[in-house]
Amino acid sequence: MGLREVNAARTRELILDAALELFVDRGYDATTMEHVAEHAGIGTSTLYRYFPSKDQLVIEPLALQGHLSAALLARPEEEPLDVALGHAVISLIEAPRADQQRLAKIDAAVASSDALQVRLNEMFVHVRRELAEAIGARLGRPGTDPYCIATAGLTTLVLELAADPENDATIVLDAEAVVTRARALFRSLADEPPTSPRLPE
Amino acid sequence: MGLREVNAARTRELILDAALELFVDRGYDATTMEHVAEHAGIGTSTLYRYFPSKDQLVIEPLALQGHLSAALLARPEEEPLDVALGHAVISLIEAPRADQQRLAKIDAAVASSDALQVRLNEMFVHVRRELAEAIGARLGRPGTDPYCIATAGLTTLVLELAADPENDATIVLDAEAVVTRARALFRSLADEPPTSPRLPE
DNA sequence: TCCCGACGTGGTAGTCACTTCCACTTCGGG
DNA sequence: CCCGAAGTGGAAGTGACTACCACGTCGGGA
Repeated sequence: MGLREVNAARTRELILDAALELFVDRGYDATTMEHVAEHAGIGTSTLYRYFPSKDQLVIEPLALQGHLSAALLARPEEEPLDVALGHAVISLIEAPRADQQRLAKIDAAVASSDALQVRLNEMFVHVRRELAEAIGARLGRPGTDPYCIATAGLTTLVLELAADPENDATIVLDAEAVVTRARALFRSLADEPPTSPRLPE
Repeated sequence: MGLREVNAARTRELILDAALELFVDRGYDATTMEHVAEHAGIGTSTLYRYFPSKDQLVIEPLALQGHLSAALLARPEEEPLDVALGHAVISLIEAPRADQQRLAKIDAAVASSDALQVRLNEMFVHVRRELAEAIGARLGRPGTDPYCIATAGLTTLVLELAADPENDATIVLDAEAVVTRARALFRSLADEPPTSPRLPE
């Protein structure tokens, strides 16, 4: 690894530290990209070369994208899907993905901006799509298969419920209840008496 | 209703028609708010007074926000929750929410822009939150209750699966097809329940 | 009927995220 | 040590969105 790559990695960390410090200090929305660049001691165009958008300064160090699907694919083939998903979810939650201090700062940054919270939700949707793809790969089906999407949806739902400190995580531990509930719901929706949809023309 | 309100309503429709025409014609991203204002024959600041953001020009006429939760709340109290949810979903899918021509234009607009598709997902998350609140109200629990969130999540998941243009591009425009497809989907999911992660230990 | 206050309009100037372009510096292989 | 390649940062520009303000229009009361 040449000096260029080392410098790039150092600059990257430098930018992240500078950015998160400002975000915590004055809030995400009140911090401009010029502030970040100045505080990191670089030019704004260089900043944009490292992080193509402002929100990446928060999303990237979270290191969630791709990890759930990767964790699933890392499980042995012969493991039943639900068990493998369980391990994947747990490993993701337990993994000290980044040092705690940075995670705490990210938390504060997210709390300071509605736009960022929206951005986080968007990321969850992305993760769900990735996971659906991974499940599809495991089952030899397309990732757009409704079964794959539904399973991925349930799993990320569980993850969301577990990740939000606002909830008590009891429902997470009772995954069986979630499945039962889901099946009943789907069946009741399928059994609705046919009412005739009316379209003009 | 005074002349002012009549004019305001007319201007509103005028803007929407102008905007959607431009979006379909040259794409959402390539259309600036100035273009829209000029094409509607008004000033840009007036445009912003009617629609506080560009995406509202597409999101608002979709008229989805609030409708699912309203449909649930309209069901009789004594109906079991899952049955009530079934009715709510079906009624939402069946409702000819806006004239088909405008929906078709919206579809084309959304297809023309990644940013808009992201925005749509965001709206789905919003709908989910609203539904969780409505479920909570029905059960006498807070809307942040994990059970409410999980149920809302499952329901919007079903809605997304049925309506997602990725599954079948023509479905959005054809309510009858959506209902048929949704029923089949529900049935298959009930028969082959999605796997929820079974957590170790 | 006219008039005055309230409301709606649109223009100007500004902020900020983000892009493009270009001259300059630094790196590292030959 | 030198030259091409890669990285840097400044400048100028675009577009969404905001704040402000002078002007015109509406509609109730005199």
